[in-house]
Amino acid sequence: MQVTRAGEYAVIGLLYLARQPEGRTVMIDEISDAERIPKSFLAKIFQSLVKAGFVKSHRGAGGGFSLAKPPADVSLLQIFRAVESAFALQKCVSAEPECVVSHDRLGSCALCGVYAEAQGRVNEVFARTTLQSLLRTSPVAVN
Amino acid sequence: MQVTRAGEYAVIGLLYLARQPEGRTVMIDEISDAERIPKSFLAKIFQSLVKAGFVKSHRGAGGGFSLAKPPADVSLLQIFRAVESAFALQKCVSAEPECVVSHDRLGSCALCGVYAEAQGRVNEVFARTTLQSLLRTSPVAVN
DNA sequence: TGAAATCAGAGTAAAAAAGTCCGATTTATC
DNA sequence: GATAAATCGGACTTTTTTACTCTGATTTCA
Repeated sequence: MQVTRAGEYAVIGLLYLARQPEGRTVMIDEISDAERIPKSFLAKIFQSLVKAGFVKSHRGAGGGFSLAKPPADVSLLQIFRAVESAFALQKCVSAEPECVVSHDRLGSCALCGVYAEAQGRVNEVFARTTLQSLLRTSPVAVN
Repeated sequence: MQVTRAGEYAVIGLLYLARQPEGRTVMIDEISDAERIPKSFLAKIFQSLVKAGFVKSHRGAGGGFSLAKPPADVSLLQIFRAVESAFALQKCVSAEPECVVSHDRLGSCALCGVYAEAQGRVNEVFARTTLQSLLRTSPVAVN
């Protein structure tokens, strides 16, 4: 039950973009160097972020990435959903619900109800946390 | 981010015990047959449950397992903690905290705070759900 | 036209989850 | 006391997921 590296890196990468001056595009290399994230892996993650509409890509020479939305409009929940393969406590509360094992032998899956409630709580926290709110509490490193 | 099979099976196994008449001990074979859980795997999980003090084991002929505590005194959170290897949204909110990647480069790890809050919500839900409360909503299968 | 960048997706490696096996130990019963 | 029935304990294997790499194609600025 862990948020994976992909989600982690996505947030870090987006925060890096959010800290740039208006209009600047940055390349994967710069972010991966600065944040010590494997370049190829980050590139792949950014592809998902482009598809999900969180960042704009600028191809060709002088290209790179930039935020596509104001930081206040991007929540952790949205990011994780775009990047994590299965962001759910259990299959029965995932995008493709399916009760494991003998869940289904119990009258009306008692466990699924509990999972759903827990999942709801997590989602609520991640939904109200935006890039903007993270920016306020995480200043640029001061090396 | 999923509750694993081990946690799932543990709950199902404990519920099975909870449904038995007072004083009856049941063998792994019976539970694994009834709930279609791999026998060896369930046996292994039950060892953890014995260590954690949730079930009593009775060795030798005529032995088996029985609940060691009233169902109302056993919460999902306790079960998961006994059986899941790492029941935490992220390492920084786990038993052995450790910030991944460049978490630590940010002033005071903004993400860790969010994870901690989300984890707290999940724990709260699982802490107040006991075997007793699950029993009420999950009648014995009626094959 | 060519260098610099992303795109797309297949492929690989490492780690965790899921499940198996077997010999040792305990204990009720004959 | 012997034996059969059960758990104990842990090493082992398999499968799945996570994490990461590679490469060739495409786009675009200069």
